[in-house]
Amino acid sequence: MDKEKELAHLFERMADMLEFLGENHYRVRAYRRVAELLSQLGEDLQELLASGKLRQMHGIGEATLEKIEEYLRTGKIKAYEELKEKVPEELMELLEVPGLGVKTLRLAYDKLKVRSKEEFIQAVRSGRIAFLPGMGDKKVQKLMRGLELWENSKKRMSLIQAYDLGKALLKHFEPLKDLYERAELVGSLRRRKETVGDIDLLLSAKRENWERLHQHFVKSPCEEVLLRGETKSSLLTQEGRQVDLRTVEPEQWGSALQYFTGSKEHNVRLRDMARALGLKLSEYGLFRADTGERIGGREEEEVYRLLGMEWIPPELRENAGEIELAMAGALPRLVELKDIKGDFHMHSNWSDGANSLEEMVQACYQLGYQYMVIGDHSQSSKVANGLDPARYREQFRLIERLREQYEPLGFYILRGCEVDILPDGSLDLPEGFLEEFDFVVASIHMKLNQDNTYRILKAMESPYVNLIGHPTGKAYGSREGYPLQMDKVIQVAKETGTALELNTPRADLSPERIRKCVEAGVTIAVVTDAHSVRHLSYMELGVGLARRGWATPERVLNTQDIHGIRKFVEMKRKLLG
DNA sequence: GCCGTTTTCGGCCCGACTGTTTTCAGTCG
Repeated sequence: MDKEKELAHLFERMADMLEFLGENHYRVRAYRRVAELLSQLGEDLQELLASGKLRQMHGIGEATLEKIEEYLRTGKIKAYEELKEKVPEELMELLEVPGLGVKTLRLAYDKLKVRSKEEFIQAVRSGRIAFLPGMGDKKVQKLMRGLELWENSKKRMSLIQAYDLGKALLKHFEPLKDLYERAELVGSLRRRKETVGDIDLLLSAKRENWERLHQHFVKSPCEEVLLRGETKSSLLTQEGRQVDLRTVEPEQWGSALQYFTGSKEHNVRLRDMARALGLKLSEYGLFRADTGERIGGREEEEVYRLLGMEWIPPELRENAGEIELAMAGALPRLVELKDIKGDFHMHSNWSDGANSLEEMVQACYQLGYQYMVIGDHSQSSKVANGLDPARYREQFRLIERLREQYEPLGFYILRGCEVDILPDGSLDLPEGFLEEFDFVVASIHMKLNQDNTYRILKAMESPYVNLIGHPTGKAYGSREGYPLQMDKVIQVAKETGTALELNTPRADLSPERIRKCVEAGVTIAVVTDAHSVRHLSYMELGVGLARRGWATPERVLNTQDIHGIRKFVEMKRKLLG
């Protein structure tokens, strides 16, 4: 873990412990805010500190600065060490349990002398917890259930899982479309966060229809209905995922959409600003603080406008500088799905894909793309049925035939491959052969537990490698990623004219790293790494991930047309060939 | 603990739902 994330974790933990001790909750909130800021720092902490920029940040004061300096100097924070004397730290982990908060935890600590996670779990399972004041049968049941959920689903959904679940939910409401005006998946899914906790669906409808909508919702197949109210219902799917439905009046649509999209930090900041303007912002609208008069809220754009700023794309709403820019009218124009003209990384059943090359081509054409790169695995990927030069040549012949059919339609099929970067950094196919491809993706698939910077740098020195596949080795849910000196990778990518891949299913490049690439002027390619026709449609999510990294169309390779792509390839060959 | 086009002190976002509390506390987002 890098030191920024480590520190963020420490501040979060200190906030938990302070809250446990009954500290002023604004002080607690200040700590949480610092944790949030640190966790989404795009730059090196040491540099930010040295330049004085850290102190400038909204939410970083003297006391925090001292703690950060202390940590960077000594690797420890005295205040944290002292807190650990007073609070059993491991109890704080239990705050992740749904339905369990700091008050209950404190009660168990005081009255039941619970001092560890195990002891708390034991107290719940044995029923001893029921001796706490205000703890009835239902609350005990709820805690048991919460513990169970916490234990077997500590992990959040990947963005793709959330997207599929969300789409299914929207479909579930289609038969009732006369009962509501607008529907939108909100929360972190709308913000295209790499992982999603639960799915939130917002519907705007006349109040008289709410009852039927909620009824329809809680009647859908599920494990359990968690709550059922007039405006909000929640259920747990059979896979153990929480899904929420919110209904609002049509005139509240904009403010509700804004509110439920979050992030929390973005919203807190927005409400703060509203208050400074003598206004009050809630999910029900924007009001004058003094008279309570409602001045807006039907459209999301309107809410932002009345607060003195331009509309902010959901992917940017993290209170990471977007509010200041929106006030100045200086938000970047982010890449959009409609800018995307092709996909560079997909597999057919020639290697480990599920569909034939013909089917993949047909699907890409139907998506409205102008080009596609087929990128089957190379020979050393034995498990993936990788291709040797002879089979690639055979595939070339098939591509030739398909071209005759598609090129007259203005659709271009590029010969490509995903060539393995071997342990010594050399490539799995001879340079002379790589020259025959129109576009080459190079990726690491073995020796994933070491610093692989040197392999990537070496691969980029090849004049034929156009894109580094999943550069960080991270794969959501299965792999953390290998140690990598990203600054060096960015520098050499820029020097050699090599693009870096944003691999959608892996959520490989974090928003912070994308932002670094964008700022450094490195080209990003958004790819689906599709192993079937169905996966191709996840491009929308890849674009969302790119937007979270503030990617503009100029920085994204697939916004270029076929001529731009060919030029991109030629330039590198000229430069290094 | 942080912050200031009303403030260097006195504030700090807001509301729904559940459960057990007969008037509100805890949790969540």
